[in-house]
Amino acid sequence: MREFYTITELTREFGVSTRTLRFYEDEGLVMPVRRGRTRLFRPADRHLIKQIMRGKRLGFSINEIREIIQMYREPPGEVGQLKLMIKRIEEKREDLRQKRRDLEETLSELDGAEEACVERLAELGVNT
Amino acid sequence: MREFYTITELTREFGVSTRTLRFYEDEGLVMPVRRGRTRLFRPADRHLIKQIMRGKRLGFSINEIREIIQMYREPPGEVGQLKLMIKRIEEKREDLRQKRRDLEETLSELDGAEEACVERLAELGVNT
DNA sequence: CACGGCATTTACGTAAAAGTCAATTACGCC
DNA sequence: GGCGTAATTGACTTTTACGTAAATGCCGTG
Repeated sequence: MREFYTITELTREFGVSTRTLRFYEDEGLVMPVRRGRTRLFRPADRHLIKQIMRGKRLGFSINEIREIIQMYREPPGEVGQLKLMIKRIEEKREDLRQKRRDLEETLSELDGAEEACVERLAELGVNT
Repeated sequence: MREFYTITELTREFGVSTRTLRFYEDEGLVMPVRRGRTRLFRPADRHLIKQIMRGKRLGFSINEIREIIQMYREPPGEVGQLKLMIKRIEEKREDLRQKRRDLEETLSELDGAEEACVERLAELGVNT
Protein backbone atom coordinates (compact mmCIF):
# COMPACT_ATOMS: atom_id res chain seq x y z
CA MET A 1 0.00 0.00 0.00
CA ARG A 2 1.59 3.26 -1.12
CA GLU A 3 1.69 6.15 1.24
CA PHE A 4 0.70 8.96 -1.12
CA TYR A 5 -0.91 9.57 -4.47
CA THR A 6 -0.66 12.75 -6.51
CA ILE A 7 -3.75 14.45 -7.79
CA THR A 8 -3.09 13.47 -11.40
CA GLU A 9 -2.60 9.82 -10.52
CA LEU A 10 -6.04 9.80 -8.99
CA THR A 11 -7.65 11.72 -11.85
CA ARG A 12 -6.35 9.01 -14.19
CA GLU A 13 -7.47 6.19 -11.96
CA PHE A 14 -10.99 7.53 -11.54
CA GLY A 15 -11.45 9.32 -14.83
CA VAL A 16 -12.17 12.72 -13.35
CA SER A 17 -10.49 16.10 -13.67
CA THR A 18 -8.27 17.80 -11.12
CA ARG A 19 -10.95 20.42 -10.86
CA THR A 20 -13.32 17.75 -9.66
CA LEU A 21 -11.02 16.46 -6.93
CA ARG A 22 -10.31 20.00 -5.75
CA PHE A 23 -14.04 20.61 -5.74
CA TYR A 24 -14.49 17.61 -3.47
CA GLU A 25 -11.84 19.04 -1.20
CA ASP A 26 -13.64 22.41 -1.12
CA GLU A 27 -16.79 20.51 -0.22
CA GLY A 28 -14.97 18.84 2.66
CA LEU A 29 -15.38 15.33 1.27
CA VAL A 30 -11.66 14.64 1.22
CA MET A 31 -8.80 16.26 3.12
CA PRO A 32 -5.49 15.47 1.46
CA VAL A 33 -2.41 16.65 3.33
CA ARG A 34 -0.07 19.21 1.81
CA ARG A 35 3.59 19.30 1.04
CA GLY A 36 4.03 23.00 0.41
CA ARG A 37 0.95 23.72 -1.67
CA THR A 38 0.83 20.34 -3.34
CA ARG A 39 -1.89 17.94 -2.33
CA LEU A 40 -0.87 14.47 -1.22
CA PHE A 41 -3.69 11.96 -1.12
CA ARG A 42 -3.40 9.08 1.31
CA PRO A 43 -4.96 5.65 0.84
CA ALA A 44 -7.84 6.76 3.05
CA ASP A 45 -8.50 9.69 0.70
CA ARG A 46 -8.33 7.36 -2.25
CA HIS A 47 -10.86 5.07 -0.65
CA LEU A 48 -13.13 8.02 0.04
CA ILE A 49 -12.94 9.04 -3.60
CA LYS A 50 -13.90 5.50 -4.55
CA GLN A 51 -16.97 5.81 -2.34
CA ILE A 52 -17.79 9.20 -3.80
CA MET A 53 -17.71 7.81 -7.34
CA ARG A 54 -19.96 4.96 -6.29
CA GLY A 55 -22.39 7.41 -4.80
CA LYS A 56 -22.33 9.45 -7.96
CA ARG A 57 -23.08 6.45 -10.13
CA LEU A 58 -26.03 5.72 -7.87
CA GLY A 59 -27.34 9.23 -8.46
CA PHE A 60 -26.71 10.66 -5.03
CA SER A 61 -26.04 14.39 -4.74
CA ILE A 62 -22.89 15.70 -3.12
CA ASN A 63 -24.84 16.40 0.04
CA GLU A 64 -26.24 12.90 0.18
CA ILE A 65 -22.78 11.50 -0.43
CA ARG A 66 -21.48 13.65 2.38
CA GLU A 67 -24.13 12.19 4.69
CA ILE A 68 -23.31 8.65 3.67
CA ILE A 69 -19.60 9.20 4.16
CA GLN A 70 -20.21 10.48 7.64
CA MET A 71 -21.93 7.20 8.42
CA TYR A 72 -18.77 5.29 7.61
CA ARG A 73 -16.79 7.24 10.16
CA GLU A 74 -16.14 6.38 13.78
CA PRO A 75 -19.42 6.13 15.63
CA PRO A 76 -20.00 9.09 17.98
CA GLY A 77 -19.61 8.70 21.73
CA GLU A 78 -22.95 10.03 22.85
CA VAL A 79 -26.03 7.86 23.11
CA GLY A 80 -28.44 10.30 21.49
CA GLN A 81 -26.07 10.85 18.59
CA LEU A 82 -25.66 7.12 18.17
CA LYS A 83 -29.37 6.48 18.04
CA LEU A 84 -29.82 9.33 15.58
CA MET A 85 -27.09 7.92 13.39
CA ILE A 86 -28.67 4.48 13.42
CA LYS A 87 -31.93 6.04 12.32
CA ARG A 88 -30.20 7.89 9.49
CA ILE A 89 -28.47 4.72 8.38
CA GLU A 90 -31.77 2.89 8.32
CA GLU A 91 -33.26 5.64 6.17
CA LYS A 92 -30.42 5.46 3.68
CA ARG A 93 -30.81 1.72 3.52
CA GLU A 94 -34.49 2.07 2.76
CA ASP A 95 -33.55 4.51 0.03
CA LEU A 96 -31.11 2.00 -1.41
CA ARG A 97 -33.62 -0.81 -1.24
CA GLN A 98 -36.04 1.32 -3.25
CA LYS A 99 -33.31 1.87 -5.80
CA ARG A 100 -32.77 -1.86 -5.92
CA ARG A 101 -36.42 -2.46 -6.66
CA ASP A 102 -36.30 0.20 -9.37
CA LEU A 103 -33.20 -1.43 -10.76
CA GLU A 104 -34.67 -4.90 -10.96
CA GLU A 105 -37.81 -3.63 -12.62
CA THR A 106 -35.86 -1.67 -15.17
CA LEU A 107 -33.60 -4.63 -15.86
CA SER A 108 -36.50 -6.94 -16.44
CA GLU A 109 -38.23 -4.46 -18.73
CA LEU A 110 -35.02 -4.19 -20.71
CA ASP A 111 -34.92 -7.99 -20.89
CA GLY A 112 -38.40 -7.89 -22.35
CA ALA A 113 -37.42 -5.20 -24.84
CA GLU A 114 -34.40 -7.15 -26.01
CA GLU A 115 -36.45 -10.28 -26.39
CA ALA A 116 -38.92 -8.39 -28.56
CA CYS A 117 -36.03 -7.23 -30.74
CA VAL A 118 -34.62 -10.72 -31.06
CA GLU A 119 -38.02 -12.10 -32.00
CA ARG A 120 -38.48 -9.39 -34.57
CA LEU A 121 -35.11 -10.31 -36.05
CA ALA A 122 -36.17 -13.94 -36.19
CA GLU A 123 -39.33 -12.97 -38.03
CA LEU A 124 -37.17 -11.19 -40.55
CA GLY A 125 -35.25 -14.40 -41.00
CA VAL A 126 -32.05 -13.25 -39.39
CA ASN A 127 -30.05 -15.79 -37.46
CA THR A 128 -28.98 -14.25 -34.17
CA MET B 1 -58.67 1.43 -16.06
CA ARG B 2 -59.63 5.07 -16.45
CA GLU B 3 -59.34 6.71 -19.80
CA PHE B 4 -57.86 10.02 -18.75
CA TYR B 5 -56.03 11.68 -15.88
CA THR B 6 -55.70 15.41 -15.33
CA ILE B 7 -52.34 16.94 -14.76
CA THR B 8 -53.01 17.65 -11.10
CA GLU B 9 -54.12 14.10 -10.40
CA LEU B 10 -50.78 12.89 -11.67
CA THR B 11 -48.80 15.54 -9.79
CA ARG B 12 -50.44 14.27 -6.59
CA GLU B 13 -49.87 10.64 -7.44
CA PHE B 14 -46.20 11.10 -8.25
CA GLY B 15 -45.34 13.97 -5.94
CA VAL B 16 -44.11 16.30 -8.67
CA SER B 17 -45.22 19.73 -9.86
CA THR B 18 -47.21 20.57 -12.95
CA ARG B 19 -44.12 22.37 -14.17
CA THR B 20 -42.28 19.07 -14.08
CA LEU B 21 -44.89 17.20 -16.12
CA ARG B 22 -45.05 20.00 -18.66
CA PHE B 23 -41.28 19.94 -18.79
CA TYR B 24 -41.39 16.23 -19.61
CA GLU B 25 -43.83 17.01 -22.39
CA ASP B 26 -41.52 19.71 -23.75
CA GLU B 27 -38.76 17.12 -23.68
CA GLY B 28 -40.90 14.72 -25.68
CA LEU B 29 -41.04 12.10 -22.94
CA VAL B 30 -44.83 12.11 -22.75
CA MET B 31 -47.43 13.26 -25.25
CA PRO B 32 -50.78 13.80 -23.54
CA VAL B 33 -53.69 14.59 -25.84
CA ARG B 34 -55.55 17.90 -25.59
CA ARG B 35 -59.09 18.93 -25.00
CA GLY B 36 -58.85 22.54 -26.04
CA ARG B 37 -55.65 23.59 -24.37
CA THR B 38 -56.01 21.23 -21.44
CA ARG B 39 -53.76 18.19 -21.25
CA LEU B 40 -55.38 14.79 -20.85
CA PHE B 41 -53.03 12.01 -19.80
CA ARG B 42 -53.87 8.48 -20.85
CA PRO B 43 -52.85 5.34 -18.97
CA ALA B 44 -49.90 4.95 -21.33
CA ASP B 45 -48.70 8.43 -20.36
CA ARG B 46 -49.14 7.58 -16.72
CA HIS B 47 -47.08 4.46 -17.16
CA LEU B 48 -44.37 6.46 -18.90
CA ILE B 49 -44.27 8.88 -16.01
CA LYS B 50 -43.86 5.95 -13.66
CA GLN B 51 -40.87 4.83 -15.69
CA ILE B 52 -39.46 8.35 -15.72
CA MET B 53 -39.66 8.54 -11.92
CA ARG B 54 -37.92 5.22 -11.63
CA GLY B 55 -35.17 6.42 -13.90
CA LYS B 56 -34.82 9.56 -11.86
CA ARG B 57 -34.49 7.63 -8.63
CA LEU B 58 -31.75 5.61 -10.27
CA GLY B 59 -29.87 8.79 -11.10
CA PHE B 60 -30.39 8.78 -14.85
CA SER B 61 -30.45 12.11 -16.67
CA ILE B 62 -33.40 13.12 -18.80
CA ASN B 63 -31.46 12.16 -21.90
CA GLU B 64 -30.65 8.75 -20.52
CA ILE B 65 -34.26 8.27 -19.53
CA ARG B 66 -35.30 9.25 -23.02
CA GLU B 67 -32.98 6.58 -24.41
CA ILE B 68 -34.32 3.95 -22.06
CA ILE B 69 -37.91 4.82 -22.87
CA GLN B 70 -37.22 4.43 -26.57
CA MET B 71 -36.07 0.91 -25.85
CA TYR B 72 -39.45 0.04 -24.42
CA ARG B 73 -41.18 1.06 -27.62
CA GLU B 74 -42.07 -1.10 -30.60
CA PRO B 75 -38.93 -2.59 -32.07
CA PRO B 76 -37.99 -1.01 -35.41
CA GLY B 77 -38.54 -2.85 -38.69
CA GLU B 78 -35.10 -2.66 -40.16
CA VAL B 79 -32.41 -5.18 -39.38
CA GLY B 80 -29.58 -2.70 -38.84
CA GLN B 81 -31.73 -0.65 -36.51
CA LEU B 82 -32.72 -3.76 -34.59
CA LYS B 83 -29.14 -4.86 -34.09
CA LEU B 84 -28.17 -1.37 -33.01
CA MET B 85 -31.01 -1.30 -30.52
CA ILE B 86 -29.98 -4.64 -29.08
CA LYS B 87 -26.48 -3.30 -28.62
CA ARG B 88 -27.81 -0.20 -26.85
CA ILE B 89 -30.00 -2.32 -24.60
CA GLU B 90 -27.01 -4.44 -23.68
CA GLU B 91 -25.05 -1.31 -22.81
CA LYS B 92 -27.80 -0.03 -20.56
CA ARG B 93 -27.99 -3.37 -18.87
CA GLU B 94 -24.28 -3.31 -18.19
CA ASP B 95 -24.75 0.16 -16.74
CA LEU B 96 -27.51 -1.13 -14.50
CA ARG B 97 -25.44 -4.10 -13.40
CA GLN B 98 -22.67 -1.71 -12.36
CA LYS B 99 -25.21 0.25 -10.37
CA ARG B 100 -26.31 -2.95 -8.74
CA ARG B 101 -22.76 -3.76 -7.68
CA ASP B 102 -22.40 -0.22 -6.32
CA LEU B 103 -25.66 -0.65 -4.50
CA GLU B 104 -24.73 -3.92 -2.85
CA GLU B 105 -21.37 -2.55 -1.75
CA THR B 106 -22.92 0.55 -0.28
CA LEU B 107 -25.58 -1.48 1.48
CA SER B 108 -23.04 -3.77 3.06
CA GLU B 109 -20.89 -0.86 4.17
CA LEU B 110 -23.95 0.67 5.77
CA ASP B 111 -24.61 -2.64 7.49
CA GLY B 112 -21.11 -2.48 8.90
CA ALA B 113 -21.58 1.09 10.04
CA GLU B 114 -24.81 0.27 11.79
CA GLU B 115 -23.26 -2.68 13.50
CA ALA B 116 -20.46 -0.48 14.79
CA CYS B 117 -23.06 1.90 16.20
CA VAL B 118 -24.98 -0.88 17.87
CA GLU B 119 -21.81 -2.27 19.42
CA ARG B 120 -20.86 1.15 20.65
CA LEU B 121 -24.27 1.46 22.27
CA ALA B 122 -23.79 -1.91 23.93
CA GLU B 123 -20.44 -0.77 25.31
CA LEU B 124 -22.22 2.19 26.80
CA GLY B 125 -24.60 -0.22 28.47
CA VAL B 126 -27.65 0.67 26.42
CA ASN B 127 -30.08 -2.09 25.64
CA THR B 128 -30.98 -1.89 21.97
C1' DC C 1 -72.40 37.33 -15.29
C1' DA C 2 -69.06 37.68 -12.13
C1' DC C 3 -66.06 34.86 -9.64
C1' DG C 4 -63.03 31.42 -7.85
C1' DG C 5 -60.04 28.11 -9.15
C1' DC C 6 -57.40 25.39 -11.92
C1' DA C 7 -54.60 25.37 -16.58
C1' DT C 8 -51.69 27.32 -19.88
C1' DT C 9 -47.94 30.03 -22.00
C1' DT C 10 -43.87 32.74 -21.94
C1' DA C 11 -39.98 34.28 -19.90
C1' DC C 12 -36.61 34.64 -16.69
C1' DG C 13 -34.17 32.63 -12.48
C1' DT C 14 -31.31 29.31 -9.98
C1' DA C 15 -28.70 25.57 -7.56
C1' DA C 16 -25.57 21.78 -8.25
C1' DA C 17 -21.55 20.04 -10.26
C1' DA C 18 -18.35 20.65 -12.55
C1' DG C 19 -15.58 22.70 -17.17
C1' DT C 20 -12.48 26.16 -18.88
C1' DC C 21 -9.09 29.62 -18.88
C1' DA C 22 -5.46 32.55 -17.25
C1' DA C 23 -2.10 33.81 -14.21
C1' DT C 24 1.04 32.28 -10.97
C1' DT C 25 4.17 29.07 -8.38
C1' DA C 26 7.02 25.16 -7.42
C1' DC C 27 9.89 20.99 -8.59
C1' DG C 28 13.13 18.26 -10.82
C1' DC C 29 17.09 17.97 -13.52
C1' DC C 30 20.76 18.76 -16.69
C1' DG D 1 20.36 28.53 -12.42
C1' DG D 2 17.48 28.35 -16.34
C1' DC D 3 13.63 25.58 -18.34
C1' DG D 4 9.95 22.63 -18.96
C1' DT D 5 6.39 20.21 -16.64
C1' DA D 6 3.08 19.86 -13.24
C1' DA D 7 0.24 21.94 -9.66
C1' DT D 8 -2.41 25.68 -7.67
C1' DT D 9 -5.74 29.39 -7.36
C1' DG D 10 -9.43 32.28 -8.79
C1' DA D 11 -12.72 33.82 -11.85
C1' DC D 12 -15.92 33.00 -15.12
C1' DT D 13 -18.96 29.78 -17.89
C1' DT D 14 -21.94 25.87 -18.81
C1' DT D 15 -25.48 22.29 -18.39
C1' DT D 16 -29.36 20.10 -16.26
C1' DA D 17 -33.74 20.10 -14.29
C1' DC D 18 -36.67 22.25 -12.94
C1' DG D 19 -38.82 26.83 -9.90
C1' DT D 20 -41.32 31.04 -10.07
C1' DA D 21 -43.91 34.90 -11.67
C1' DA D 22 -46.99 37.33 -14.75
C1' DA D 23 -50.58 37.47 -17.87
C1' DT D 24 -54.31 35.13 -19.69
C1' DG D 25 -57.83 31.29 -20.84
C1' DC D 26 -61.57 28.23 -19.63
C1' DC D 27 -65.41 26.55 -16.90
C1' DG D 28 -68.79 25.34 -13.51
C1' DT D 29 -71.62 27.65 -9.83
C1' DG D 30 -74.45 30.66 -7.35
